Amino acid sequence: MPQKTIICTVDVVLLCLRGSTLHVALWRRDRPPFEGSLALPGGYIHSEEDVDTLDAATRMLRAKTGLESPYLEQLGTFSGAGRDPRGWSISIAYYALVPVELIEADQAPGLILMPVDQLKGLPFDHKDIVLAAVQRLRNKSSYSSLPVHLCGERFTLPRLQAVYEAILGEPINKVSFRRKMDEFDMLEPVEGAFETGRANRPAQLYRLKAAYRQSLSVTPRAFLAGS
Amino acid sequence: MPQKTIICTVDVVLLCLRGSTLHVALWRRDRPPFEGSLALPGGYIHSEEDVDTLDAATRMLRAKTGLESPYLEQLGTFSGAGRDPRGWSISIAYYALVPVELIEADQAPGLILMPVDQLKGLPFDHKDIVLAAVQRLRNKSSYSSLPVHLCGERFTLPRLQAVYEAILGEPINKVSFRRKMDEFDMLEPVEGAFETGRANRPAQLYRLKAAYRQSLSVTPRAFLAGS
DNA sequence: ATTTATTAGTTGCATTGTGTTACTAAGTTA
DNA sequence: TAACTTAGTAACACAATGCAACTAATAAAT
Repeated sequence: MPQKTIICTVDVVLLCLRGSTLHVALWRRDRPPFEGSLALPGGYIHSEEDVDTLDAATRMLRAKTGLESPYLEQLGTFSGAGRDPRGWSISIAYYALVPVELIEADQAPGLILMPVDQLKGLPFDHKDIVLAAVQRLRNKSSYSSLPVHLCGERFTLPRLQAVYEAILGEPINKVSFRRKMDEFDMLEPVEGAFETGRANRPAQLYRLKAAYRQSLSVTPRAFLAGS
Repeated sequence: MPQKTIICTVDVVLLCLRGSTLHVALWRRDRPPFEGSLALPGGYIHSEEDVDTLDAATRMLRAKTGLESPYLEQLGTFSGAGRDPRGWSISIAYYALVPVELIEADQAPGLILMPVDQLKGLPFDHKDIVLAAVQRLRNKSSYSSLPVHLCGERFTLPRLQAVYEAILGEPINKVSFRRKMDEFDMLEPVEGAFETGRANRPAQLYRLKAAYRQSLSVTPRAFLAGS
């Protein structure tokens, strides 16, 4: 006796920072259930073409946004009888980080950005999934270099600090922050490139070192441990 | 058009520390595929009785080990066409931590403990899953109180330190370790209880404070952050 | 031109946290 | 009672972090 059929989908929480507010990208569902509602982009696995669920998430992201290789990581699997009106279901959720410009540069016409603190009326348990993604982002941001994936290709250190502060919701000491970024050793200054157009000293532009361009982030050495 | 049927199971990586070696609990499969092989305990979701996959994992653990409330956490979902001879499949994996005595006290007659560094011939991608669980345990142990769940109800600080060292694979400074445990503030001495039977000064026995008896662990304050 | 305002980036110091060494404590064994 | 062993603590050196005050470089105002 094999199993009863279980509804099994992959959903993607696409996060970006507009100004200093975290947003999720939602799209309008074009089929039941909840046809017409705003929800997380997602869908069924295509077992003929998807190598695995990561591949399925990548495919959905590409289809809805045109993005080729954003930061993308499995978030977790959400399950139960209450989340889908059709019955017991599971969703394998991923979360992605992208610079907001890539979404606003209408490569992604169908997507709507919503502040993650004002979600209401999302179908399924999509609100829980978004909140789990935000929590994961906040947690990882407190000790790693993850937030760089919310910046574009070139950015200044003050901007990156502002990104951290927006995510963590509290101010960070400037000197400590710069020391930490230096210690991560993942950034390099763009020779002779500065941020222009402001009424003050121009800030140096940085970019990720080549080794970190893909879905990577840096974590400092552990707390415990020692000789 | 709904989806093709996908094989969907829940598997549990039950870890414990025997001496100073991490072990996984395996059981002999009683049905195809791989009938008779040692594999992770797992099985199909019972969508009529399982509230969600965590509930399914709890049920499987209870059925195979009698354990009621060990530390249990979702590890991740593993998927693809290559992992099951029957076709494209997914497994939602959980990992659990228990004191080794609870397994050896033959409450769990069918289980066999294998050192996690000597796994071979496991079916499906169960070796990958175990290694992912071990990696997660090592990582979390480097900054949290997670390893207490591998100790019994009462334990000494030298024993707990040995547990950390076994997991992390390197020695820890005694003074720093005790300071950190003190900072976690999750342990309390058992009044007047000491470890006996050794040819030296007896060590104070500790237990988890009530608030931490369940599946919890303590994480210190973040790296970045500060006014 | 010169001054003012504003933000970038650095330097030095105070404070805190961590690792090391050496001690005292409390038991067993010879 | 002396020797041995491990538990637990104290004192100090050193490293990491946070803070405040500085210099640097630009645009805007005077």
